[in-house]
Amino acid sequence: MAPQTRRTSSFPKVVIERDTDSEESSSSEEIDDGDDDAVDQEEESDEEEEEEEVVKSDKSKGNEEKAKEEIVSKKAPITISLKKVCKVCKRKGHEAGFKGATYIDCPMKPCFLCKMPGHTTMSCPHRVATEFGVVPAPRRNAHNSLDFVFERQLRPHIPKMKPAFVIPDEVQSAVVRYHSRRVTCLEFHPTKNNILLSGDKKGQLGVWDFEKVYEKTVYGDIHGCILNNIKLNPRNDGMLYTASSDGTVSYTDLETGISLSLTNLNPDGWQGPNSWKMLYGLDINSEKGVVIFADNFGYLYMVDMRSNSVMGEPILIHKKGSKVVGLHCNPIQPDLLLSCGNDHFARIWDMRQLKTGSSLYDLTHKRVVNSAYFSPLSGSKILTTSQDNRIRVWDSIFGSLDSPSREIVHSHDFNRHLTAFRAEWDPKDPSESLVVVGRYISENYNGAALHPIDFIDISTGQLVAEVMDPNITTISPVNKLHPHYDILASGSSRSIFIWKPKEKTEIEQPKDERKIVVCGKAEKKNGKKFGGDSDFDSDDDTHNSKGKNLTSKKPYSVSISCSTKKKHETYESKSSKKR
DNA sequence: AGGCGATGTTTCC
DNA sequence: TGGAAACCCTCGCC
Repeated sequence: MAPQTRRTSSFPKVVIERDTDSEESSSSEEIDDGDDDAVDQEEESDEEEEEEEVVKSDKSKGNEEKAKEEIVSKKAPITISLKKVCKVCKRKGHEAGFKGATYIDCPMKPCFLCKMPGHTTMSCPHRVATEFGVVPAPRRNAHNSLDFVFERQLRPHIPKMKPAFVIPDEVQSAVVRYHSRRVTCLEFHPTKNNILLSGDKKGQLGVWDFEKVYEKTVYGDIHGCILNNIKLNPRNDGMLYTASSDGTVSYTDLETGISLSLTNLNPDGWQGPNSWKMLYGLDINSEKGVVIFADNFGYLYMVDMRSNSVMGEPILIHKKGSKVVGLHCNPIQPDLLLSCGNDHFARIWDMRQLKTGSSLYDLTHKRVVNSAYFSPLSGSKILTTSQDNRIRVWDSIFGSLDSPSREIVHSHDFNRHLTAFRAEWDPKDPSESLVVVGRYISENYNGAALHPIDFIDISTGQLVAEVMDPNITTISPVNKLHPHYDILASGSSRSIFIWKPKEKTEIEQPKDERKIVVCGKAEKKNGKKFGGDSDFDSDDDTHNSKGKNLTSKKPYSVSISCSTKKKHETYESKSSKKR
């Protein structure tokens, strides 16, 4: 399906549309009408209490939206049913939850998207336009030594032109239920362009050739629990490093799956949660020949790539006892390291003088920072994803690192059942402005609640595209763009998808059916979804039993994989046993 | 097929 | 500081 851009109405229109918002929800209800008699809208009027409270909570809100929110607050909260009790706030008179494929927020809660009180997601201006509230960056005015480094060494790498974005918007191939637990990380092989590596919550490592769709392996004996990060060895791309919540870093041969444990931070086994170390961030500094990784107590470790031995003492780089979530080495300046953590900071370090408290910059966030990445080409910008539902861009050259140059509200809440969302750069975009990130909240797409993957232009805050597939009903928190081709890999629940740009011309291209492999309990016959237990070779859409056709595409070709790898028990071998 | 519950999480008190 | 609550647009399993 083509990338869908959201309604492009500008903000003032939103105020007016507040009325239409309720129309919107009721219109989606119209669709549902057939089966949802219970809810036949008695528009309730006995909601004075709630209404008052909405007005109260209104007082605490911020700034520019006042006018708008006043309008909003005069209206009654969205009211669904009289008898029902809201599962969120336990009050009567309204009910939060899905109404058909549209989710109705509890009006007593702050907006689920921007976290401001006084309105719900439905009427949030950020929902209508991602660029809402994105203001021009403050110009830099401070100059210190780091600024000088950036100016001298990074600025020449900044490209001038901004090309048209190419969006991979159609599922080209997939392995459905590839992993036995949800996917936690993805990494394209840097030189073997068809190889995608994936990690899951169980610690398994997937190696998949997505062009020869059936060539896939899962190594299950490398880690004991969550595989948090994969990095290929730039000096030997047949070998990869992985960091896991089991407290080990492994060095694994891609072909054989034979791995060497470089370090085990829990040599005495499980002694309780206060001592169990987990490794999240991992990166390789090729110039310095070190693998760096960090644990959930705030410490950074280094391993010498030649001797595979730990170097020196661990260094406290984030608040003691707090998790270091991510690490990234600057692609241009090998001395610069970026870290982010649960202490709400992303920090820039000089590798030459790495010691506690010596960070060059501390980038403050309101909540936990899920990820922080230098821009891939110039290394001069920083992209962070924070649990306050905001993507931030920090520009070391055109802005100041004292405050973000962009703050884009985007739905990527923390949820214990989901891998943390991470906004990722497009490594091919010479303008370093295209970013991909999965979306938490769903959109009612022809009667189905889908969670798109968003492409955002961080130079404007605009949503360039939102891609989705009617068969993918699960959230896709893990996304990676290919380093050389217009390919997106997304991880959603246990499945992995490869997206490519849709053919522009409808000319006779032999309608190459998309290649989908189904693993796991594919023998079930009752579902139609990619993410759930199903095979989906029939096309008639029973997605939400509303009789609406979600897609006019031809049936997918589905094949059940029975391939097994002898040496290592793979997931599909397990499932084929069951068969 | 509906409901239960897992969850090495984060926040708040 | 440690323990409990979180109310959430999950997902897989019984």
